[in-house]
Amino acid sequence: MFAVAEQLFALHGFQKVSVRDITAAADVNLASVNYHFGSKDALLYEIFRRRTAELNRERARQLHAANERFAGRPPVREILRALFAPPVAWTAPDHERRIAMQFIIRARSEGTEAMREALQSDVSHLERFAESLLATRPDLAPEVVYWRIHFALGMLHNNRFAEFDRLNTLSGGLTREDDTASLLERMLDFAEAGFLA
Amino acid sequence: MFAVAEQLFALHGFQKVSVRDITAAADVNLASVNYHFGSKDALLYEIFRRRTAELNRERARQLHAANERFAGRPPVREILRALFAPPVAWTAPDHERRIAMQFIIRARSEGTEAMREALQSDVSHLERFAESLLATRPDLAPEVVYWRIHFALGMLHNNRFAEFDRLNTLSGGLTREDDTASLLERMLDFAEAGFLA
DNA sequence: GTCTATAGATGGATAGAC
DNA sequence: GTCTATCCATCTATAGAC
Repeated sequence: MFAVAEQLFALHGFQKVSVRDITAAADVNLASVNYHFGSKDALLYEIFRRRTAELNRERARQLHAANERFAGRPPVREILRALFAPPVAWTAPDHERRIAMQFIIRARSEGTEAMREALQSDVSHLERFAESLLATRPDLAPEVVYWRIHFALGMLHNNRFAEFDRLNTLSGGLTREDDTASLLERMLDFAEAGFLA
Repeated sequence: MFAVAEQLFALHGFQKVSVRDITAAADVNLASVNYHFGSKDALLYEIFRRRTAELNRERARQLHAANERFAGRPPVREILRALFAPPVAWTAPDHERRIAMQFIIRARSEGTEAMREALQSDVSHLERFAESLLATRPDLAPEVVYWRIHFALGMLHNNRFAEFDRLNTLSGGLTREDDTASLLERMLDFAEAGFLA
């Protein structure tokens, strides 16, 4: 049921999907959401919590690895790679977490009150990235670096199905988001240059 | 009522605001939304249509002016300025269109079916920008330029109240989004470098 | 633990008086 | 054109049988 709910929410939005939709699709009885999770919102929050934890664990792991490889002073591109690579990899058509990624992106704008609070107050996973990026540019005012983190995250959050489709319309079908390895490098080219400006 | 509905939708989301909320806040009777606009969705679409038209008209005007100033070949930064400046100006605390801007950003992820169709199919206002940007980089494969447009738009769409707050939490209060003139230049620094990479 | 039945609240839309 | 009263669909959540 967890997976069914995740998919429906990711594809159609949180408000549009009812407990009835979920239980019908999962072929279980209507009461089971409340029995196992307490409420619809609690189910939503549980999916959100589990997926973001998994994503940020992987990001932290890659940042740690970059630190090891570069004696604690990784270059901008490698820091950004640790930030971007997990969510971009998850958007691949055959990736197990493809749907989860769309769920997470959606949570950012349509999330429940609990999700919004968590997003607002818990920025601990970003702090390590901010530290590392600040260290690469001691010549800049810190606020400039923080703004650039905001811009880089914006690039990431825009990777929704609908936005890919829109870009495809604009480009006349030139842009193929299926090739996530290329997408990652394109994003890094753009964001790295932005940080080095 | 138009303005009241716009504000409620912008602040609380499209699904969470009911026709009852709107008519109560506007101090009119419950039936008036349906009488004047036909339905809740039609009201939403009318707000969306009017505001996006106004925004894109201003963008087109600024792009046209840049073309005049630079003999039809404006540099990257001036093209991006025409794209960014209107929406960024609208986010200023004292700007008349501050709420409208949040409405538009929200429409992108929470929009009704009609809005999604319009966003998907009508990219005509972006075509001029794409043409101009392609002309500045004939050395690049067109798809690379299109992807960079996608990234630049992502930077823009991330300028939601909640994201500003989150950035402020991360930066310990260093980032002041009220200064939209500075914000615009920061965005242009980042995006221009991304396009020149 | 599972399921049905239903409570209880809220939503968009409309009929019809004025 | 305005407003009240109301219809009817749909939702979350839960009581209670099994």
